Amino acid sequence: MPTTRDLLHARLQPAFDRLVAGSDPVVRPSDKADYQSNGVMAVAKSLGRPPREVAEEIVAHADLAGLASVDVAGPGFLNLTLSDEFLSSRLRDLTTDDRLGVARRDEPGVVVIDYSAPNVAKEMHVGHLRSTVIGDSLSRLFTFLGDDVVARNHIGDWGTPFGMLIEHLLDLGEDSAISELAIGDLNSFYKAARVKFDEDETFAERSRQRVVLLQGGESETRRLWRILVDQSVAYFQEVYAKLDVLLTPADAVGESYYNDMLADVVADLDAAGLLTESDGAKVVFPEGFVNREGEPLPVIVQKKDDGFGYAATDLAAVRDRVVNLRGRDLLYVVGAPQAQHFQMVWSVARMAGWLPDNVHIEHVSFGNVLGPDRKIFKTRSGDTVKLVSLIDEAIAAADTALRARGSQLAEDERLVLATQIARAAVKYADLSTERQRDYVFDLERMIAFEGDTGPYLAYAHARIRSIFRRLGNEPWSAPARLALTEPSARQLALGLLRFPEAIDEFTLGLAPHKLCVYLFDLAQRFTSFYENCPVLSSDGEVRAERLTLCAVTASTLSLGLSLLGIEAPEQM
RNA sequence: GCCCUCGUAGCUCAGCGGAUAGAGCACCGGCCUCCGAAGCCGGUGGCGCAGGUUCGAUUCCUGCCGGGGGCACCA
Repeated sequence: MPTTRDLLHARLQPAFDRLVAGSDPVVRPSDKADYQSNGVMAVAKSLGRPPREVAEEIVAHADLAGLASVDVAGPGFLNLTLSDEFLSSRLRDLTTDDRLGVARRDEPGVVVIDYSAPNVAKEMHVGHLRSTVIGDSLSRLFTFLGDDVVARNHIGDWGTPFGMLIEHLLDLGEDSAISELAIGDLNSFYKAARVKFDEDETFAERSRQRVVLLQGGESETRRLWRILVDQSVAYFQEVYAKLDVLLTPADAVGESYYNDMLADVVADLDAAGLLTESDGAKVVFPEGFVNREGEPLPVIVQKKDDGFGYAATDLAAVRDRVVNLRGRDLLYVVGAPQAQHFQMVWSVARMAGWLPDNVHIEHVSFGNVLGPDRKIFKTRSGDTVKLVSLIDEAIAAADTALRARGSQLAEDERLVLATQIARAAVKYADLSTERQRDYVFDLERMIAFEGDTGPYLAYAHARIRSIFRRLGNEPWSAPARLALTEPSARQLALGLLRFPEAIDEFTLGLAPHKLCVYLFDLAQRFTSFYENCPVLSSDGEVRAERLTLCAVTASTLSLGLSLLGIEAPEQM
């Protein structure tokens, strides 16, 4: 089903083409009318004719019958007002459409989304929050659109630190090491290994030898390494469960997965004549990148010690995702500091012919999470904030808020609700800001039940659902025709019809905040309607119409929030 | 030094080349014998600076200022 905006555009297009072929009607939502077309002035300019005269001519030739009325305003805007018939029939359609007007992909494709990416034997911290939450939301969105989503949790499960981690594991004894890791005490494990490595030369030497054994594939070493990885992945899974994120252990396809492909990456780059030796390292120089001295900047695929750089891994991953996974879209939900690295690696991939033009590859970068001091979010003591403690604090705050308003729920039920509210708060705060911007982590603000917050939206939904609880078993159905005479009801209906457009914007811009902005606006339209239009005390057609608006609003909020990874409880 | 990114109301944020730049929080003033006031209605208050492109610039381009980040073997 095309969006309202698309329909208007399509109906206006012939009248624009008639004057200037290929000109754009530029249809936008409007605060002057329902929609407006801004394309007239440009057409008039290129024809050298007065804009209002051109506007009148376009109006005369545009077939908007049954869809909208139009009038010319200002210097040549076309103000479009949707017809009552159209609003009514569209809204009726929505009552029986569980996609709420959002079209399924005509041609589904594979969307590979790289996100979260914690490190083995290291705590997940606030730095993983945005990647995890944004990636999860994109996963849900593309799945909903009908694409085949492949999540790639590119965990850090390889490299020199594993020498010391394995040696530390042996020192502790497997059993006690496993139990330490199982309780999620990853930081102290890593730090203890690090301290020994720095202070104990014998240990450091053992660690270096262990790295050699690991890279050589020695079976006992590999078994020990596997323990570290499995324990960590199990721990990550607890964090994902707490956050209600869809990632599974099967998605944890980390750096080590590409090990066997790295030699081929180097050999193939060499065969293609792209490889250069520079300072002992094997590198490729993509065009357009220079260092501080203005000299060409290389992508290092193999270091002078023969180890592979992470660029080699990323090149192998691009190849794997193009050739084996057949990805149409390759998305990397990774922090902004990696921007240049990706540009360089992809540039090399294109030079090597591994990245065809029909594959859409994009770095879905994002800004930092800041503390109250507007610096990178840290604890008072300067440590990074553990992701679990961040969520736990949010849950505690939500629980306090629930108790403060005299929640009648039993302790365990209240805790479930507090957890849902906490997730809604943290995720919405993260997703509702334009991705590239930094944002300040302010628990008090995000957990608030008033204002532009996750809890507010969840509440708006719960409040509507309560209407239907009060309705009990009383049967009702959408009227054949909705009058929408009350302005606030009409505004709400208009908002409901816009849902597919919000999804379009979300998808096109990989911009969850577009959906957030839409949902908050919708919730405000609803409360305004609810204030002006009593539902349960009305009757007949009016009551049926109002119930219809309530039902579709609740569905839209619920579906919209679900695409953000946020639950909408029936009751709060 | 070069490159990327951000700069909108006191604070937190929207604004897809178009009309008087919109919300939320805070503040001020109205609304609860009435479906959940976690709300509604109204008010105060703003595009970092300077050029340019355009019929029209918060939006695009250039320069400057300010914050953050990156710039060869840790990923």
